[in-house]
Amino acid sequence: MTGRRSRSVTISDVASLAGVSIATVSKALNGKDNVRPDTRRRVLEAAEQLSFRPNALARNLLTGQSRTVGLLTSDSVGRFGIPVLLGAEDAFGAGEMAVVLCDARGDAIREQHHLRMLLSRRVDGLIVVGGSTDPRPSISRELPIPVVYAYGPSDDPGDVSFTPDDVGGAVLAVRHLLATGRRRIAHVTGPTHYKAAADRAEGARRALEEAGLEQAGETLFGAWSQRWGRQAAEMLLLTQPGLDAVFCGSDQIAAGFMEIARERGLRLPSDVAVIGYDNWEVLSAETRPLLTSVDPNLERLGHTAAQHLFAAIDGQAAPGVHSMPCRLVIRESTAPPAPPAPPERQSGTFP
Amino acid sequence: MTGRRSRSVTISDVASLAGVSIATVSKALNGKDNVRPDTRRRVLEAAEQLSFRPNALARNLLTGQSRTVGLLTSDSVGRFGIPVLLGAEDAFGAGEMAVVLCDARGDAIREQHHLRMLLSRRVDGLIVVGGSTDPRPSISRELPIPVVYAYGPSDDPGDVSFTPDDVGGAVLAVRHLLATGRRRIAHVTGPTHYKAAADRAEGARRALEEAGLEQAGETLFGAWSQRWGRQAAEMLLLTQPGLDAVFCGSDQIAAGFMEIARERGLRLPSDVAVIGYDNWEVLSAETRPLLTSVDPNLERLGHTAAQHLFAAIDGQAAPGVHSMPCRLVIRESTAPPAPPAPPERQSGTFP
DNA sequence: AAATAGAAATAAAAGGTTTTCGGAAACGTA
DNA sequence: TACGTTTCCGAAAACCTTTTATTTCTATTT
Repeated sequence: MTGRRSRSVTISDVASLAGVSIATVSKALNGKDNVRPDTRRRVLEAAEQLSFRPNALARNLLTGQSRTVGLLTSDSVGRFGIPVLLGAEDAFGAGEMAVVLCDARGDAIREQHHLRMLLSRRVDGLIVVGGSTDPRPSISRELPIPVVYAYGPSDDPGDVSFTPDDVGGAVLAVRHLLATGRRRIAHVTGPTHYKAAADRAEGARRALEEAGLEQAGETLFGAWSQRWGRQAAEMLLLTQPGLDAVFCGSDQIAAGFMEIARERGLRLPSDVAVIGYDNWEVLSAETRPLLTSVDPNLERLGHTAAQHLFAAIDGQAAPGVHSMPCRLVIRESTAPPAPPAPPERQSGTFP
Repeated sequence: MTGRRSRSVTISDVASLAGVSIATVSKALNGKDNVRPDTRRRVLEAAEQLSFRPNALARNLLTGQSRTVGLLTSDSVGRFGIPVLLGAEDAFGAGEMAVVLCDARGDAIREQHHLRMLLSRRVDGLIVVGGSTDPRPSISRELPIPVVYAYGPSDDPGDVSFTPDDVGGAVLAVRHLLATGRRRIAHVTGPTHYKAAADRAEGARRALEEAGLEQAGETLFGAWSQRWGRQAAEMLLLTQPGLDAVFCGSDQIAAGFMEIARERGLRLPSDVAVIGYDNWEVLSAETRPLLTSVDPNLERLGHTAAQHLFAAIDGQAAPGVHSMPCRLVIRESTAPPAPPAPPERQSGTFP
């Protein structure tokens, strides 16, 4: 037996209890038109007493708007998807919008499936969250609703995309290193084929160029992992004797680098300054010393993406790829190399 | 101007194109009743040609089911919320269910607000995801729809809750340490007031008791952080000379412990074995040595919670708090202390 | 007192689908 | 032919709300 729900209370129940017509109830509840104050009070009391909730399905059917947006994450909702999602949810939260979440697990078929479902539910708009900053195929063609892309932009410049300005973020990082007196700066980052890796390397190059300096060694492309950070550290310490700073393409790489640097007896940040990327608190707030990192402001990105989706739903589109600025969060790992460096820890107190 | 959408194609458009009534179209499309094969073909062709998608709003209004479940996370969707969410989304994904996500940010007012919204949308059920394993106030009272609680159980035993069996997980961990020959085992974990911390400590106690052993020192309660792991390590190495294993209440604590242990020159796992908790891959797969850890199977937990919600929607409730078993993921950090321990790394190759 | 303007309340339509029930056609049997 | 059976299709109701057009009521003015 399919659990037959007890018919829920409708607007006509309220109407008959209050002794008025359903039209009057509707107007009284929605604060519309002209309805006498005491009538309104009577209606409100009746609605309260029956704990009446207007059936959103009926309203939506009538108005054609579902007051719902779909959030489509192509790659599994990960480190980057979450903050964007939170920002979007936050932007909508105040109103009456609902967010339905669909995770395609990187499967194009499943994405298509979810898309049909969302369309059939007549969602008012769509946010597509990429798993990386690499451009992804557009799905906006032939779609009757507005779409904004967050984190990973669409490959169609006619779409609306919001993506972090990784070049700018890297420039911020390297300029900061230069400002604190570092001169021999290396760069370790993720796999070559990631746009994020290429962009950050490009930003580092620009900042060094504008200071008239050479990068310490070629950019080391590898993985986003701590393990690669450790490997890269061993290579750098061997091949770059005068090294005084490293800009890492992720916090994980930075954490790995610092681990090895400490083991080798280098003092951080006196001997070598380190900057990470992503400002992933679980890492940047746990390393020794605490890690200076570029924060891509993902939550804000999600927030503005959602706001623009709102605007687009009302017909105000702003096509193009919008680069959102990053900010630098300065912690201990890039303090200037004070000449009389105090001992970093009292080593030797334990046997 | 409020972007007036071009009226979308309805079932009657299909009907007139196929030259039949709308009832026939409905039946043909839903594979219902008896409709002649070639009529069905004609209808399908017409629907395809117009790329007709049935308006779910209308269907839902009629059937009273919205084919939607709400996912209410009290505390911000965090480390633990995500896998549960993925599991749930996965369980529904195959069908036509949609998941609307609501994050109350730990604010009871906002939770109430979201709840009204979900009720007004006539969701078929609700999954409440807690931010910790501590019981939370029930919201099922007076609710016309089924609710299941995931991760953090409800404080009402009449509700349906799924929560990881932390006592059992801790037993697994300590038994494994005992099986690999460890005898002096310490336990470091999170804040006292967390049920998770208390449960894991209790599990450790039981496993030691059944082996007739004493725990090495009192359980050290602190924080879930890496930093606390480091502090605890310094204390333990000072006060527990014969220590040969540590069971940590989180992977972060374990990572911190291992960091200090390495610095002090201890060989891992030969001298001291380490076990973490949560099996958080970002950590457990990056430590040196790789970290053995208790995996609370959160994705599976979310999956079964969703399945049970399905069952509850169909009237098959299974009230009570269901403890879901954890599993132990064995990696390098608990290898038995082989008597002729090979040197762990070639130290000294670098200047 | 009658006329009228304005306010307040109601009746009815609309929105798109599913489902029930009745009708029609086709076919076989007496 | 008359009748029963099967097969297929269509008319119409139902779901619940908002909105438009219309009616009823109240108060003001002539």
